[in-house]
This record gives sequence, structure tokens and C-alpha cells, in this order.
Amino acid sequence: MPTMTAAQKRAQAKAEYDAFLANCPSRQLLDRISDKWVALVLAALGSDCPHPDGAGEPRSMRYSELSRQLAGVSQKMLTQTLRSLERDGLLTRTVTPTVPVTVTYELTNLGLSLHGLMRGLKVWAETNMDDILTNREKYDTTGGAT
Amino acid sequence: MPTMTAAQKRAQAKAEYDAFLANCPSRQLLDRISDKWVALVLAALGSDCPHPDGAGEPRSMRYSELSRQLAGVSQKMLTQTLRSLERDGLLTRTVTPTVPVTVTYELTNLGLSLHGLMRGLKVWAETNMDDILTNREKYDTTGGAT
DNA sequence: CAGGATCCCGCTAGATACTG
DNA sequence: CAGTATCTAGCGGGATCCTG
Repeated sequence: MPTMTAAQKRAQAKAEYDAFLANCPSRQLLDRISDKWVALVLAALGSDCPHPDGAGEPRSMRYSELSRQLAGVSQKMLTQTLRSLERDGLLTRTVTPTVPVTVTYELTNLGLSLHGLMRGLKVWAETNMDDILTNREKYDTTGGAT
Repeated sequence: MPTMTAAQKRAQAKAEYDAFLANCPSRQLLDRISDKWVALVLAALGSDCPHPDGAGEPRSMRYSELSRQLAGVSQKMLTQTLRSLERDGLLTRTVTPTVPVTVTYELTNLGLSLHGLMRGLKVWAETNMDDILTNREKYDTTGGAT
């Protein structure tokens, strides 16, 4: 049926392009860090002083600590995020079989380096984001009417 | 009714946290660049040699050129992406009233600097992404079964 | 050629309830 | 305490049709 050949061609071209995108390392990285909670978990585990009592190893946090610090997160998303990060070797999950089971999370070197990268993003953002917001306002004011 | 006070408290806490997130510049930046097509438009406009014939100013591209180079994009998403980038002052939109109207897009300095940042991401990704993929496979193999 | 308007679908985040 | 399982609503995104 030559009727839909054109559509098929386009579908294939798109599929190939998608495959290209899927193979692009920067896209994979973006897909990873762009996740709302990934960024926050990284920040929580990589940042200093999540809790005031532990001065020695503050970057090791328990599940409930994380869920408290990240406030609005559902335990579904938190678990999901932690699992994917563990899967990628960005953090380690340690289960201690105490009476109520204890689970702690900690960044690996890879995770730490990613956290470092995120801070680079933060620097750029803090430097240029106000320019962007200004541009945005200007754009809305100028061309927004009617 | 004190019955739902707890729920209200949590809702408010979440709202505050969301507000905090919305104000965080790095989150805004992430929300911006994490967009699939934003990254690609930036790459297309910032990269060299999108088309082989124009050696002089390759970073100025027409709508149809972009839509061709980005393959799988729908014109809705392309337009939407371009508009938002223009709004943020990351690129300029130039309309030339020829017989069939001609529109060209070009990165601003801000857009170029963002593109530079993206290349930094790319470097990290290319350096570490294979480690991540290896970890991922290992994880799936080890803990995936039963 | 460049883009606006519209319909529609899939995915995913979130809430809820249950378990070891 | 630290999850898992299920259901649902919301919305991002694609396909299609139409205009200047």
C-alpha cells in the first residue's frame, strides 16, 4: 500500500533521530539531572550540614532524613529517585538490620563529581538568570498586549 | 475542624517548599535547558556547519532549516521552543518581509554562553556516562534477578 | 514559508492504602 | 522505619487542519 509510504518514511526518520538522541551522552545526562528530585537529593547529600549533630559524616543520610529535608516529595518519588541514582552508581544504599530496619544513603565519588557539576550550573544560573528574567518581562510587556 | 489540620499543615509546607524551588535559579535553569528541543536548538544554532553551502554565517538559520535539522520535531514544539528562547533573550527572531515571508533565528551572546555551558555538560557526560551505563548494567544483572 | 488553533493521547507525578 | 502496589488526574507533547 503506497498510500502511507510517506508517513512511514517520516516515522522511520523520526525513529532514527530519536535513537540518535537516545545515544547522545549529553542528552542522557540532561535527562538524569533535569529531574526535580535528583537535583535535590544530590544537593542534600552533597551539601554540608544536613543535621547539626553529626559533624563527622554528614553526607550519609537516612531515608526519613531525606524525606524530611526534601519536604514536598512523595515517598514514591523519593524511593524511585534513590533507586535510579543507586542504579547509576551515583550513591550507595546501605541497609543495617537493626530492629526497625535502618537504611542510609551516601554519594559515591561519581555522585560527588556530578554534584560539583551541578554547582557549576548554579553559578551560571545565579549569574545570568536575572538577565533572563528581565528579558522575559520586557518581552511580555512589549509584545504581550493585544 | 482540627481533623484536617495536619493535612493542611503538610499542604502548606509543600507549597512553601515548591515556592522555594521555583525561586531557585539553578532549578529555573534546569527547567529551561532540560527541555529536549531547547538543547537541540541551541546545539543547531551554536554548532558549526549546519548546512554545507553557507560558510559565512552558519549560526543564522531559518525556521524550515531548523525544522529539517531537528528531524523529529513537530512545528508546534519548534515554534514553542523558539518563542520561549526568544522571550528569554537567548536568541533573536528576524522577520524579513519577502514574498514568502522569511524568518531567521540567531543566538544572542546569552544564548551562546548557555551553549557553552551545555558543552561543559557534554564533556562531563562523555567522560562519565559510560561508567554510569556500566554501573547500570551491573546493577540490573546483580539485583535484577528474582 | 512560518505559524496559529485544536483535538487527543500517553506518561508520569502524586495521593492513598498496605507490608515486612 | 522503609519501603511496595495501585489508581487517578493533569499536562506535556504529537498529529492534523487552517491562515497570512
